[in-house]
Amino acid sequence: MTRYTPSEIEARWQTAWEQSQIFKAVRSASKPKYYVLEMFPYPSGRIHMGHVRNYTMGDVIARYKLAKGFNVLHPMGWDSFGLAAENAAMQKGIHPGEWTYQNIEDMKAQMKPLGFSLDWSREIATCHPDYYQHQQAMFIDMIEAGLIYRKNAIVNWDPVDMTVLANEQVEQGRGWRSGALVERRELTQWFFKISDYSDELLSALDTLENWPAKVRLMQENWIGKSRGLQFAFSTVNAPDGHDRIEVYTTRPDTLLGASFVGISPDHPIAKLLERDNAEIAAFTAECRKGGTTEEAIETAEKLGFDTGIRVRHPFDTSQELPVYIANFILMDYGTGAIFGCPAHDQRDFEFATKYGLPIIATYLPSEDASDELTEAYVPPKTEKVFYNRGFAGEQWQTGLEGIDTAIEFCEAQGVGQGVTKFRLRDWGLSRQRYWGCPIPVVHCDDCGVVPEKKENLPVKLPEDVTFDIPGNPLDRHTEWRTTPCPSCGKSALRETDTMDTFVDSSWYYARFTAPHADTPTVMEDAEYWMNVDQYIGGVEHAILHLLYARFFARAMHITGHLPESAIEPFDALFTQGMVTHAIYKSTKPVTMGDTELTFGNTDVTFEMTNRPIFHYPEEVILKGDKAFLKEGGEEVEIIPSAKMSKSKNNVVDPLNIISDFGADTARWFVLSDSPPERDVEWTASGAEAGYKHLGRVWNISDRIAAMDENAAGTGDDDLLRQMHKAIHDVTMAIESFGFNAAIAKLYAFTAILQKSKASKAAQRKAVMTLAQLMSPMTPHLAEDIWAMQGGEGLIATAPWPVADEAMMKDDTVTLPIQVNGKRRGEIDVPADMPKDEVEKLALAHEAVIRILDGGTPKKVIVVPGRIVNVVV
RNA sequence: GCGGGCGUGAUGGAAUGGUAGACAUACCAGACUUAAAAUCUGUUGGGGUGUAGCCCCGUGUGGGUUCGAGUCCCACCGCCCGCACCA
Repeated sequence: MTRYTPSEIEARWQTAWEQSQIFKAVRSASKPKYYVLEMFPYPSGRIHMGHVRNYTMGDVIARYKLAKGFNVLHPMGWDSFGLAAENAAMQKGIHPGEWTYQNIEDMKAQMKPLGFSLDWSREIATCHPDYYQHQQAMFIDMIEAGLIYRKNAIVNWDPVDMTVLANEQVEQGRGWRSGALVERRELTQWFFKISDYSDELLSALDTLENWPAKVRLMQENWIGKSRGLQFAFSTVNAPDGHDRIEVYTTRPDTLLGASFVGISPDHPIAKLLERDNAEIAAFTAECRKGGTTEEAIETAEKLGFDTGIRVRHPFDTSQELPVYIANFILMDYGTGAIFGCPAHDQRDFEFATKYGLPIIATYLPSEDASDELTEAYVPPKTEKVFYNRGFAGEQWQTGLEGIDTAIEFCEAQGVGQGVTKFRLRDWGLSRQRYWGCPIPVVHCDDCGVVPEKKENLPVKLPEDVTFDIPGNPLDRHTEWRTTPCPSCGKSALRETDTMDTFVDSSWYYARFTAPHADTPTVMEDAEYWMNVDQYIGGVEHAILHLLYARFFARAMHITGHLPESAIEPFDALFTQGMVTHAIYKSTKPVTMGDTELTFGNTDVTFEMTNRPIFHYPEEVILKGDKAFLKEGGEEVEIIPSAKMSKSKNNVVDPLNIISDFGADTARWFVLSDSPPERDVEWTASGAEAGYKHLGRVWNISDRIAAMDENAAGTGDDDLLRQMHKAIHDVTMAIESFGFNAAIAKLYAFTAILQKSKASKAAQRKAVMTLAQLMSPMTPHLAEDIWAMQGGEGLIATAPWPVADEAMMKDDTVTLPIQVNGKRRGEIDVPADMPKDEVEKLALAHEAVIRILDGGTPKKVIVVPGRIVNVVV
């Protein structure tokens, strides 16, 4: 007797697909195109279940669209520049390039057995000069188009290693290697003028109907359009040249509640003062400690320093407000200075309480409410409030009205003007690192900053570098750095900063349309293949990557590399959840040897009485809802649904799953248990269940194939009705990304088919349809069943089955009957029975009669085909 | 701190505002077997009761809208993600 053997089946069909070249995308006028793209991976060296889930979802769409008759483009590549390669270089003494290319080989070998319908002839790697030379060419175009400029910006500086740190390399305000307290430093860096497109990127969000609402909302908030008042306080005793302090506020209606002015530690006045005042210098130095992330700044303790400078209130020049340097004010947003209104901002409230500043309410919830506040009063802007210190508009008005009338009033009085500002900052792309795309410019003593000539591209990374000293090896590579100035020909120095890896991933989708062209894109190909019809990736990219890609597509259009129709490159977006796994944890008392554990060089020592031990899933045996060690039998704690992480030993390797159960099972399971947008917990029992089910389907097909050709049976109509329902339900589910629901339907239909006593002809039709419906998820098994039943050609290219509405209809329906919304019974009625007859039948139901108890119902609601509700 | 999301049996989850718990796991019971595995079948939200029946409660908590709310609105609690140099 034969049985389901995935290893044999999967190898066979992968070879068949490869030989037939059915996944190779070729431009064709005769078919509509469909471009499906999953966010390309960083080549870390191993694929993980998250990749499997991401690419399986994309593959389901790609294979489904192929069966629907589309000309499908489904490419794959590598986001292969980045920090991890340099870390590997430092730890293992291996060149980042060698490490990266080896990882690409390894990961490709791990992906192949999963049977994705990818066009590998279009493979790209962003770290290859074939890719990044075009990025350099576009960079030069964008400089010329005025989309790129240089300015000073702040970075994390490790004073011991003398190097710039990424945010990720800062742990609790210290450098991860040196353990030194991180400082902020200013460097001249390159920027994309993304902020010029704030309004455009914001308003175009409305056109992205097939993006998740939450992603659009997050981008909207990130861009952060606000209308406010910009005005100046005149200073009383400020240093020369600073007789005004410009501030921006989104709440000009609270101007009479101002009790102080706050300036950023990086504000020009603060910088001026710190030169001559040691106390202020010490304070601003303190403010500059710690990481540069917004989170670090916002959660740090609020600190202020009274500069002694006073400003006059614009409406009452006799009133003077103190000017504080405050650590929570960002130089990047607004003017780097604010007025503090403690009554209506919790942060200002805490600041005022700490430094003994007045708290002056300007509006209150009611006319008789006390203006002695114990916390900031911050109602929604749409709520009507009583302005006890209003100066424009009505006494009772909403915050929004208050703001508008305040701006109008101030403009009329000549106190500032209404302005629209955005939270979005320009995109700093300079990285002081080796493993990235070199910025193709040259610094010449005579000509200044000069873009490299296009004919000199690519500016290739030098290979002979070492990572034994912290910092960027390009800085130390004199031979590479020294180059003739493209303008005057004199000896000059190359830029040693490389580009943010977000640049690489901001246009790869466009490169896939012409991956081997000697220009960044080819207009004909871009016009045919763009846009990406379905983009799939993690929600963690909801803001930065997607916003940058949207900007870059516009920049590429301006510089002639994309058609205007492609400025929103992703027509539909789907954000999928993570794959998680339980953690098995036990604790061991700490022994003499390890009472002092040192983390990095941070000089932090821990005294612990118990140490957590994380066990691999293979070391654990599950009994019911408890887990025990295989060796020793000790019970261990189960922590459910944690992100897979090496340090927690809860990573499941897809390769093991493939060798145990086959790729189809891995693909089936990652889709089956949770909705795609939510996290899915990997469980061994779930994977096994999938494997058993696939075996069951194979056995059913085997049994049907062995039936006598003319075997008659009973229930053909019923089986075919269920088949058409399954086609309908599964198709709808795939269209709406309800893969888990699709799989539930497939389970149900399989159970029906298994029990069916229908004729061979009907059963054969049913199992072939089942295989087609399963083919996007489990393509190898589907091909095998198709072949077993004598199907023509490959199932991958067979037309998708169509549900016949007429054959799906049931003759009778069961309607639940509710009384006052509670279910009290049900009736079977013909599907097309008119409402009034259904109502009569419902009122004649014994449960209804009993509850009515002779009375008459107030109302009867009949929802045809759904429900009857009797209101009494 | 700010922004976004999620919360349903023992577990993962299903449910165009219309029978809450589809489908799967786990557990339990049964068939087959010397036995185990595999396979197949069936039960399983909680409580009450006059136990083939009927009733009450039940979707994080508290309110609201509706003939009808897991679904919509408000407040709260908990968890997860992002915060511009990780990708």
